[in-house]
Amino acid sequence: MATKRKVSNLLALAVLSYLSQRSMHPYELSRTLRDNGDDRSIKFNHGSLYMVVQQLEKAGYVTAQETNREGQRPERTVYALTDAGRQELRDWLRDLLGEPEQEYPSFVAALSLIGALPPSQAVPLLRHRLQRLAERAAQTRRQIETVLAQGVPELFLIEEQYRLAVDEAESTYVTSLIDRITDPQTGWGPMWAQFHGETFPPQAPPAQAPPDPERQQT
Amino acid sequence: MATKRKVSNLLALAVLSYLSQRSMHPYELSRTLRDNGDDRSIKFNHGSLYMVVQQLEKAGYVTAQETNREGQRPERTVYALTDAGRQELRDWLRDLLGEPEQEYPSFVAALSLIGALPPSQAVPLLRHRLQRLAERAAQTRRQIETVLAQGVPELFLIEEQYRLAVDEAESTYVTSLIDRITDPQTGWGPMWAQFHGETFPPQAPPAQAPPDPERQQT
DNA sequence: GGGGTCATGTAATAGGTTACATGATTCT
DNA sequence: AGAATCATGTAACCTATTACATGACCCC
Repeated sequence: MATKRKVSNLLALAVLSYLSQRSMHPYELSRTLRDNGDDRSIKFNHGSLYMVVQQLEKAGYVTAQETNREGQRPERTVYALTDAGRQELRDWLRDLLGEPEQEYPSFVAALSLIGALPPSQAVPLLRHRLQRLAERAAQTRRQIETVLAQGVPELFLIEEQYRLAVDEAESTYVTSLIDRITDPQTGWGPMWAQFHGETFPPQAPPAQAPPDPERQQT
Repeated sequence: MATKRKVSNLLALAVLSYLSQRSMHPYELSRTLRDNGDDRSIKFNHGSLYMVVQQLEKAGYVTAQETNREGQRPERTVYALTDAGRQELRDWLRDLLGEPEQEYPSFVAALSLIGALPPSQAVPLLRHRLQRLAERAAQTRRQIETVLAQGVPELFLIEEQYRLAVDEAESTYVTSLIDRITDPQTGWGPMWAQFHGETFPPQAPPAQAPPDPERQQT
């Protein structure tokens, strides 16, 4: 159902949205998206943008309006939204807002396979993640502050706030997970470690620094 | 940094993980992944699996061990994990657990562009999403219960619990968002509606049923 | 014993990312 | 005036998804 759209890349949604305000040429779109920080919410890369615009044109959602050339630069084709495009924009947005999608964040995959590491490694990694999450949250908060200070209405920052909320929930969860692994009475550590031929908590404290790709298991 | 791996599809991580327990042929992998419900955590599809196995072989992480044929069925090639593969599995997992990735869920994109809809449409959609989230959560809880009842250790369900926690945070956030839009004193509704040439709350109550792709804005 | 569905894999297509190319502008 | 960076786009390459193919097994 969700893949039935003629153009599925979310970048296209942003393009439709900007074109609904005024016609632009691809480079201008590119520039505007970056300047507005949309690249924090939508995966963006230069090459894909041109592709997406082509796809939109083929699908009849946008149409080349004029090609003008300025000096000796390459021609810039200005695209305008069509009625079908306006319709698609609304319909797509409604769909995304109203219906939660099944998504596949990499942390979920990692959690589902965490058993492949011994708990002596998993726990420090989770602690490290907590730190990183905290750093990221702090940065997002500063980001929000500065943008608000520039007078942008809060309505345009809700996606950042949402991210904050989700990251916070993740932190809470990871904290509780660490507890359930390490609790001296009921923790999963020992059973889990045994499966790897280890003990938990480990006798010799394991290395603390987390991502050390070279370290070998003994 | 994150795209530096020779094989980046997360399905490959699951393959490495299963092969670390015993050698299998692709179809067996496919079957095992489905049976263990890994397809809820990792995007899975038949075709991709074969591709991923090829990629892993090319990268030297797995190696064809034997090809046996049973009756007149096509040959099945059994793959085994190599040392490099075992190393990659550990390294990759460590990375995923320890470092939060920047990801792009579609709801974030939708939130960032929500202004393109008038609040009279956005609010019912958000309410509808809340319902769906609740349904999904209920189903996940049942799922967890039945699997636990089959004696599977809780450790193998943490990714479901994580999903629950995140969904719950999303629900909370969406609820608060609705409030901030509709609050009679300080809500963003009126300002936002005005931008669309409407009023908020709307005079004639807008249709309630959310995803109705055919309805036109008046 | 013929019609579905399972088992197993390959090939064609579409989608997305990276790399490349080239004139213009700006800086020193 | 040469170096660096911006502006703008195309092409080549990977990855992923869909569609196709075919023998085996199971049902009535």
